Amino acid sequence: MRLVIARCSVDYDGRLTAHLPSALRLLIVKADGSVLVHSDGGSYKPLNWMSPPCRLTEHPAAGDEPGKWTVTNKAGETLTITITETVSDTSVDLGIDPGLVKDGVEAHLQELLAEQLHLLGDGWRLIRREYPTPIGPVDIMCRDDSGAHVAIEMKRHAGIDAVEQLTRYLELLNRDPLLSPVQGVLAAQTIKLQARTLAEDRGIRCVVLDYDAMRGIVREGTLF
Amino acid sequence: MRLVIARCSVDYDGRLTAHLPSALRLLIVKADGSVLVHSDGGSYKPLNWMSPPCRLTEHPAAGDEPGKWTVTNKAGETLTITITETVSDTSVDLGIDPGLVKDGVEAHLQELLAEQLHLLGDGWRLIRREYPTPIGPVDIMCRDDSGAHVAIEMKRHAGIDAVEQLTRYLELLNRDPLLSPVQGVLAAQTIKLQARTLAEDRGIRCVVLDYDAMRGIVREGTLF
DNA sequence: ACATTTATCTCGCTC
DNA sequence: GAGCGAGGTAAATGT
Repeated sequence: MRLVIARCSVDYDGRLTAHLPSALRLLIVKADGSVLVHSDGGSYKPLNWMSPPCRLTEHPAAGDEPGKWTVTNKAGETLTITITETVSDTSVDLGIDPGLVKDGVEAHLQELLAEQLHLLGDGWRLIRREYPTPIGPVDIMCRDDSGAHVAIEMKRHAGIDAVEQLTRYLELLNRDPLLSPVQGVLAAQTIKLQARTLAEDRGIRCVVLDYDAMRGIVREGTLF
Repeated sequence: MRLVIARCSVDYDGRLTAHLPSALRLLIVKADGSVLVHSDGGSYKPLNWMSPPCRLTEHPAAGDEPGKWTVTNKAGETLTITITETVSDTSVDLGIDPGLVKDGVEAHLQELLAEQLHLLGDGWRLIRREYPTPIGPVDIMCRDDSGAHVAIEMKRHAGIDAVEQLTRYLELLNRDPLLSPVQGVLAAQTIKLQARTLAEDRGIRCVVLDYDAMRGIVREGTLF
């Protein structure tokens, strides 16, 4: 890894064109050739960058000409860094990183709701999770207290797409005289207002789920 | 900005929990207090990080105890960095960055088309950009030469979902007797064949935009 | 290999 | 501040 503190301007020309006026910045060149241009703020995202695989060509300063780096990738995108002043330029070998270990993934939510259908109504019974249809599985298929079928679409964050998806399932399921009528429920931790509006316009019930509470109920249930 | 090369392990506890085994890494502390942990590969995304606003507390090594950084934000998320060996530790003042200038994104395209509605037809008049509806804003709402309403959906690259999106708007807008009839126009730099087919099947006009030409016209307009 | 879904998304904008 | 859409989305997962 090479770290350069330099006054530079940056131009990217690829999927869009972007320009950075001259300023003091941190340039990171990683072992795979990728280049990151960071300022002293913002967030983890660089001001500009080139992802690997790519190639860095360095044109040293010569006379009045400032130094220039050009980074290109296979798609022909280019990042051009014009360096007018170099404050520092150091390299270090970090070796290969063992990598990140993540915990706490959430396909879990569906499992929890299947166990806690009473959150939707007393007397609701599970038919099955991942109920198969020709256009894909319905997340949860169940019956309400009157025995009528209900298809549940689950999302962590429900947008318009979730409503469209559930609508397609309902349209198909309701063609089957053995199932019809099938009601729809959209269940998610958050539901965008537009999605809610569209869903309710189509007679689909919206339910906001409290993941922590649902997890808590399970904890108590398994503890005693 | 502070740059530290150190052997460290990292633990994040917040929206998820994650752990990084000990290895040599680059730690970046930005002026706003945010912290980035980078390895010598991967991509522009750090292995782990804490976004601003947040607070870094440093606990120096003492005896057998390794050094430890704890970074916390308002939401109670914590990033803990345990440092067993520091290779280098330097600081530099970069000043405030002038920021990125982007070109060629949808917003720019929308702006250009709003100024050049004549590209769609003589006598067309703008009502407003980002015309609000309960299910989201219509990119451009205007009237054609006969005074009839036209809703324009803009994309850089239009696919099926752009057609679906516009269809939803049109369905809703045409319920309003003050607006109806509302025609639809899908305008994009490129339109996928399936999108074009679906759009035309639904009576939606497709228009391919020449970004460079539109930009050029504006340049000429402002030059003379 | 490609398509789909997720993200500690980030970023910018509007209300 | 909340909400929403776009992104050079990037990254992970399923097919």
